[in-house]
Amino acid sequence: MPELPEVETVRQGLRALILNKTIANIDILWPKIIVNDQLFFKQTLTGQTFEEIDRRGKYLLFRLSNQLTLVSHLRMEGKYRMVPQEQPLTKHTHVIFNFTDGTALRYLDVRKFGRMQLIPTGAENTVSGLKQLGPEPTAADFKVAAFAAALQRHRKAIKPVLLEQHVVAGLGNIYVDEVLWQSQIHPLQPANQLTDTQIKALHQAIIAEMKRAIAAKGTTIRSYTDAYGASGGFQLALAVYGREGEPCQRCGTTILKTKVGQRGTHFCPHCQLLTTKGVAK
DNA sequence: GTCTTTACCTGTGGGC
DNA sequence: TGCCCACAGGTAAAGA
Repeated sequence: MPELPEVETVRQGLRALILNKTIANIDILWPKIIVNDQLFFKQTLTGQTFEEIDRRGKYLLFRLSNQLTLVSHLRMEGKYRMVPQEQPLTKHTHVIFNFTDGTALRYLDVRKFGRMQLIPTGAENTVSGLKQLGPEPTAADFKVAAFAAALQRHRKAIKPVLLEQHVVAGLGNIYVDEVLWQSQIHPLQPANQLTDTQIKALHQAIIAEMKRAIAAKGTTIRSYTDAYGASGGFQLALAVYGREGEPCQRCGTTILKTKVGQRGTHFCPHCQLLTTKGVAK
């Protein structure tokens, strides 16, 4: 399940593999992956060269010659694999970029949730999802005052607010559980009822956690691997995700698993209390 | 406008 | 062994 650190790891791996390669032709085996008209997608990309790969939140932005950008979202289980063109196709291969040098970039996705869309470079704001994306979760882009103001606009629980990507980009289910545990905030705490102290702690935790996870090359829970097929190393650093029934590392209380907004949610019922402006209920 | 629910998909694993 | 079903979760779209 790629979240921002996993997507960043994929970006770095792919940069080393496909920059300056030119597309000879494209095979589309599952058309729904492609948002554009299939024929347009193939014809427009043929002959183009990958010049750079950027990332915004969990979106990969492949910059091509001719002022084109291929926006790719891996959603749940999307992966890219670099292979020789003659290598037999494996199951779940949906899009193939064949290069002029005999290699190929293949997009694999067991659940077919991933999407690709070709746009003119600079028109990123025409992609729904990209245009509403909050700041990157870095000290440079993500400011505590703006964060506090954004939280004030939501009455619903903090967890789904963080998952929406509008307040801050890049967090998924795993890291939201982690940063809420770190900042000792209950996942059901209404976003507009966090204290200044809680907001500051959460803000710090988000920036620090994303930095640590990127340094560890992401988390491998079920199926995530980078462009070389390697696993990330961060799963060992998770304090609550997937640890229901185990003692909390801070207080020893048994970690619980519940559902919040249809999502599996892990938290410590002792450290993370529902509060009214900081006062435990 | 906000918030909730459902659809998209398939593999895995638990229960019987 | 085999069948059924809940579950995994990012995002868009539909519904309340």
